[in-house]
Amino acid sequence: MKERLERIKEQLHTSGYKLTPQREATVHVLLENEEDHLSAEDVYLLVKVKSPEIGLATVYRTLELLSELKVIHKINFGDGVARFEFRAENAEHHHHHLICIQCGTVDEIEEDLLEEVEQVVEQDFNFKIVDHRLTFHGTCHRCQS
Amino acid sequence: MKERLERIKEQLHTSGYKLTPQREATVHVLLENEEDHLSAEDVYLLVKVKSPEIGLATVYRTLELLSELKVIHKINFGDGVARFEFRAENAEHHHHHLICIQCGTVDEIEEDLLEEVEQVVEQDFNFKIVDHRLTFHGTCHRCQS
DNA sequence: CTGTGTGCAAAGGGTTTGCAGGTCT
DNA sequence: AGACCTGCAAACCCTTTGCACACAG
Repeated sequence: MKERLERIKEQLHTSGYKLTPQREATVHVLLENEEDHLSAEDVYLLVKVKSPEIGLATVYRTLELLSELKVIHKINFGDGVARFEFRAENAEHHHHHLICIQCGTVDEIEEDLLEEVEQVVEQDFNFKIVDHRLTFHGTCHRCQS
Repeated sequence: MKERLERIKEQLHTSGYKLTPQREATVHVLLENEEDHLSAEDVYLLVKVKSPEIGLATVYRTLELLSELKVIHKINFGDGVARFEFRAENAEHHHHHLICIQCGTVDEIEEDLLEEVEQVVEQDFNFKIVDHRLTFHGTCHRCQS
């Protein structure tokens, strides 16, 4: 946890930005809720608990900044709000999501699973793949009863 | 083309709706630009060419209606606007998209490609899949030079 | 006459931006 | 002083909604 914060601080400094108290509080919330796919508003409300003076705009600006630095990833599940998650440090692509249509929970699949499919696409369509998004919609193991 | 319009007219009637001139004009535009993934605004502007009196709200309402009837599919590529495409008549899932990061063109892949992957997910995660979304981001064959 | 459908304008929700301070060097 | 950063409010964009009117059954 601490090391990751330090790492992010360095990334900011390298690009000429500071780790202000507001930014630190925002990163802290993201780290504490890493598996939750928070929206900007979610992050804002959570940051406010410990830093009530923070403004929504600052949270948006911080999230945008972290996205630019590729620290986090902005994802969109089609419900009208952007959500954010940490980027895997080394992963070429990010992981996949399982969205439960009953309870709304978003689980993750770490495996890639798509290597064969990507080969087919690159060959058959002459399309140079940079990234992919794969989402499954269905019923999660918790809601099957 | 004509038959498809008739078909849609019947689907509307079955559900208690009428094929008004505005709805017909909207469907017409969708049919004429089937491979273009139009946004609501795009549809509106195109409909306006032949039916200048139409209102944007009507287009939105028509698109929502057609989505409910499962005639079209609302898709979201993460750029902040909803886009629409016809549903494959028999396909269990819809197809996949190749989005070019240079020219922005969206091509389609008709094949499923994911049957094996789905089996893995259903078994390993005990997740009952209803639908999936797969998008590749990269460089299309036209932009590779 | 009742219900559905329409156009317009207003409201709505999420996100971005302009601006006047504020902070750190 | 200068550059960066912040909070607030206003602006923005896409989409939805309220309302009065139009039209068909």
